[in-house]
Amino acid sequence: MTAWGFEKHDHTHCIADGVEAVATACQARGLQLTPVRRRVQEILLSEHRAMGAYEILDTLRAEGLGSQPPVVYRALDFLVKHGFAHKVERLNAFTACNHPGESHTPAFLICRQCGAVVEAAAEPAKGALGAAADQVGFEIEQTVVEAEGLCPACRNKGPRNA
Amino acid sequence: MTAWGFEKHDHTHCIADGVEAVATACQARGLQLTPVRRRVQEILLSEHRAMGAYEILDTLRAEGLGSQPPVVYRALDFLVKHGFAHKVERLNAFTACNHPGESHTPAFLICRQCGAVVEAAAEPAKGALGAAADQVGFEIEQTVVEAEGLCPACRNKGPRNA
DNA sequence: TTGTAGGTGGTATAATATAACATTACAAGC
DNA sequence: GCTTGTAATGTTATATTATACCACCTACAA
Repeated sequence: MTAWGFEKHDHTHCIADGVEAVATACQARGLQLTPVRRRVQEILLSEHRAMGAYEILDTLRAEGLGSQPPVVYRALDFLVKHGFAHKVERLNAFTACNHPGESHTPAFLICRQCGAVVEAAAEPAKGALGAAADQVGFEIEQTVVEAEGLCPACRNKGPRNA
Repeated sequence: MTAWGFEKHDHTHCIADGVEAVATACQARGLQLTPVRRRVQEILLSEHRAMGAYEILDTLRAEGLGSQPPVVYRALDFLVKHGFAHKVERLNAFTACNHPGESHTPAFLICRQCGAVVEAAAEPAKGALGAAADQVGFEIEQTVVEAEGLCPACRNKGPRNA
């Protein structure tokens, strides 16, 4: 797959198309895309980076959609559970999924300079990790694959603290 | 590499040899293995699972080695920075390194049932993830690779909530 | 002897996350 | 219509993880 996200693109589509895709998937699967859930997904889609739960909560609060932590955590749980968003463990933060609905094993490229997060694909269970797991009889159910480094733009700006 | 850790083994060696290896590496590199640092490493080595910082702190506290969070976080920072321990992002917890001192990219197999954590090796930067990164010009500096699932023992006990 | 660097010990607080319980909305079945 | 079950919401309180910051101490070199 291509991790296209570092390039410039018409970002207005990202939000609209993203929410649209989630709405469609919800309808198909009989899931309720409630106002809070929809808004959280929009917020996540609005930037190609990972956002903390409390950062999202601030926005919801400003809009009167809920003011307490459980509100945002519940919405995030829903989105993550159904594959519409992912948690970036390294950052304890969340990001919208690139191809919502499709089952996949996400992997992330995280720029430590600008904070951009791009979803790539990796099938670690099929690579060296899967081999090691097989060898000892470990059954992999979920994987976390995250790479931290410098995105193309930040590399070009010169190594500030590389 | 072999992820041998799920099997039974003579565990007394794990602690002694582990601390020994760290002490040697510190001497070779001119690092100070102070009492707190040594004790934290021992505590991590004492179990093949990941331990939370506050869990470690409880032990230190009981032994009069320090009672405040910064004490344990400083020791963990030191150990992680120099490759003697790793942070398991998925669990926000820490575990001793299998081959301290050697530079390597750790990967973990985490049993969701019994909490066992075993370090394996993976070179994700060389696999699909590395390819995706190259493609977009992303420079990988560090990776997090963690798999969650069931260890052999827990698989045999029957799928309690699989 | 005076910096300076690294270590320690501590307070306070920030940031992330969940437990627990009351309330509301709505559809299914009587 | 009424009741019942389920899912979502609202809210309080608290748990868990992590860091900022300041004071002090020791070794060691300028």
